[in-house]
Amino acid sequence: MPKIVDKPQRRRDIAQAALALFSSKGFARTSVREIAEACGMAKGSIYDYFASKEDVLGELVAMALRDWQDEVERLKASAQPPDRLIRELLATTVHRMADRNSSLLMFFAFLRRDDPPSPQQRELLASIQALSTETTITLETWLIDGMNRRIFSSAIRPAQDAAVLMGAVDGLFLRHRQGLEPRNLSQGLHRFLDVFLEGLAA
Amino acid sequence: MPKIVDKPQRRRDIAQAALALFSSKGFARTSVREIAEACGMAKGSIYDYFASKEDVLGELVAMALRDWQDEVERLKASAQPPDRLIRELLATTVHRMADRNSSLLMFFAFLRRDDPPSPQQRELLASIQALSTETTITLETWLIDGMNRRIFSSAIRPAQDAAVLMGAVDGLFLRHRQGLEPRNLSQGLHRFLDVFLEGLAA
Amino acid sequence: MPKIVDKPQRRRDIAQAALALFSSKGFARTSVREIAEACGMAKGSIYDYFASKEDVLGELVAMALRDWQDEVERLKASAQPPDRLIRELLATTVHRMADRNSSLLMFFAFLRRDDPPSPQQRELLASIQALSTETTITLETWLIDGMNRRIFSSAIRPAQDAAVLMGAVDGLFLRHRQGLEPRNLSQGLHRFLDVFLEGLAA
Amino acid sequence: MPKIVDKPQRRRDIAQAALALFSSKGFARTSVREIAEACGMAKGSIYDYFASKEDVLGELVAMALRDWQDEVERLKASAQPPDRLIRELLATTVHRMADRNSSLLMFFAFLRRDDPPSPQQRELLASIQALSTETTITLETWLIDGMNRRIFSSAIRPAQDAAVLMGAVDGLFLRHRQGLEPRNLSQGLHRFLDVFLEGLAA
DNA sequence: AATGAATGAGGATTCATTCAT
DNA sequence: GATGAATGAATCCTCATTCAT
Repeated sequence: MPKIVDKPQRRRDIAQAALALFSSKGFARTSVREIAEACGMAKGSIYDYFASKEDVLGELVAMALRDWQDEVERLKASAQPPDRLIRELLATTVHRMADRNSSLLMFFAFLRRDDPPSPQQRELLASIQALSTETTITLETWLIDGMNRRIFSSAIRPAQDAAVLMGAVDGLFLRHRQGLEPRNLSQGLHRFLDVFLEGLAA
Repeated sequence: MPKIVDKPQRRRDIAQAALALFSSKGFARTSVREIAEACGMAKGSIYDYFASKEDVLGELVAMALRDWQDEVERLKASAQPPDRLIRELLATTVHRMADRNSSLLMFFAFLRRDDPPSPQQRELLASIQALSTETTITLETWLIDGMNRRIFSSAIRPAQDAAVLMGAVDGLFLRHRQGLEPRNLSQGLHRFLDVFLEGLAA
Repeated sequence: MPKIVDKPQRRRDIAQAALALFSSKGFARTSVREIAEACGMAKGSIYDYFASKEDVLGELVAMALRDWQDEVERLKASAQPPDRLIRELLATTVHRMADRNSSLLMFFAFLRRDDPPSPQQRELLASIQALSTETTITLETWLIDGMNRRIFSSAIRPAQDAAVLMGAVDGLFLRHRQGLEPRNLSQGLHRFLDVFLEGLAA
Repeated sequence: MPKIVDKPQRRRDIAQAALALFSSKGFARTSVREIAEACGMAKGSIYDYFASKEDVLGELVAMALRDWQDEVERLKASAQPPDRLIRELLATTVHRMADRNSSLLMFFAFLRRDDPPSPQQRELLASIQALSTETTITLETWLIDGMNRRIFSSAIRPAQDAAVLMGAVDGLFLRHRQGLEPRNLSQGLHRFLDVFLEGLAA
């Protein structure tokens, strides 16, 4: 019998190593050879775990999706007031971004946009979009809930405000990782939330 | 009698065409041949105007810098209250992003990060960073001015808040261009400003 | 202005060189590098003339088609009795095969048979088949003409006999090029024609 | 107690499966993995039975050789007139080709022609050639016998005619398997034999 | 100035073969 | 005996850049 290998784990390890490279050099400029080297394996062996370099990206998106869904489940179960939920979700999101040095918007940028797109590409795009939409809707729900509970002003615009929240988080992270302000990402996020939620309360 | 060519103008034309391609397909996946075709010139002719593909990126950054500085000069000369200045600057920034379908953060992503980086790359990165820092400092000044004029609460944190403003603008734009919320970028931005500036006022 | 090159001629030269290699080592085992070397050019330059290795095969088929059609036109214009036409066509065909060390059947063998086939592959297959069918029909016409003129027995079966003629020519050539009998291809062919046409006359 | 395995039988099974693939996709484009899958075994296990992919080809040639020799023995023992023997041998040959969808000429095509060829390759080529020569000589003998018995004209040229017979059979089969005429291989062969043997009789 | 032919390094991917289990 | 994970050489192809015209 051959060496026993935990294939799914290996996939995750490779994807993890690839993420580090993708996020520092970009998808297109990361070669499969580099990914392999980062995993201590031979170039060709990557293809025992992934059908293509793009497929590695697919795994990363899938991982992000799973993580995020777990996190939301956890929060929903925690029975906190909506403003707390929002704060926690965004804080966790930003921490994870910082840990992994990646954000969903990066994945978008990594996708080649062929004309016409391959089914693979479509599916990937759809996954990312779905995840993003889900997030926004979750935030929207919490905003509405907060409005009903008089935490937020009745003048809020849940859909737009949810998008703004997401956008700001992405933007802050992306600026931070480029070495721009805010230098302290966590502080920057909390300051943003303080001001923005205050604005929503008024 | 040699053909008379307006070299600087030609550089701008080429850079302009390149920007459209870079921003839709990414820097790495845009070939010099495509740029040349988009300008109606031959591949080799690009090299009469630019030393390399990366040099085209340099021109784009330089153009953005010039544009932005002009804009700030204009605004400073307009003698408006600081909250108006902030609103106008961010609105203009977002409009230009939308027009060109590009943002500074995108340029960062386009830069290859060799190890060690070439002087060219360093210089480019430095330009972008400088531009971003300048913007932040300008916003900071206006925020402080607004605080002094009692437009904003004395509890604001000018440096952090400036960064948040910039980050949110970038984030909203990037989300928008990926087809996510906010669908209407301008509305999204104004909603963000309404809430955030309200928060700063409180 | 760049070096002036006769592109179509270059294509033919490359195709010619490729044919020699394909026919001695097989399509799959001939690398583009080898073709380039055989033409004294760099690997990448092949792609200035052909979209892909398979496209080179396409040119070869197209060349064969043109050659063959010219030949048939010439013969048709020569107003000879049908048995002479048949002899001449097959003799010419065999000579060309020997010159080029290739036959249509070889081209078939070279085509990868993907599932599903690409449009390219379909088109190539169709071209070869069309050429083969055309040849068979031309022979058939001549056989019928010969029957009407009492050169051939009224018992001949034009369609089948045409196919047999083609098959025998292919078979003799393929055996010859593998170093089997007939060692003298021309003699072998003429002997075959003598016997077979005699059989058709009886 | 080791598993008991009929190695020679296993070799034949693998070779049989490989033949189907080789003949439909070509030797070079058939991977060892595909052969293994077609046999329901693991890739690596092929190498317990064969030294290399090329070695599988060797077994196929050996099998063809054995088959063919058996067939000739059977026919020789059957004491039929030479024209019957020729007809039967060629009909059997063609049936076997159709069954297996392969011919000796295909095997030739499968052999890589390295420069210089490996001893393995030489040996394989030699085997195929020997088999072909043997066949031709057998036919020649029968032709001479037929001439002596006044079945065939005294003007026949046994060596050349034998080669033509072999070539025609190969050619008809190869055309048929490419989907060209003759659609009905058996009929095509018999028509050929009728005409050709008639020609030899005249 | 402009062109586009030529180059060759580099990338993704495939696959025969080996070998630890 | 059997397995399939691992390897790395080799393949097709792309593309930034150079340069003769």
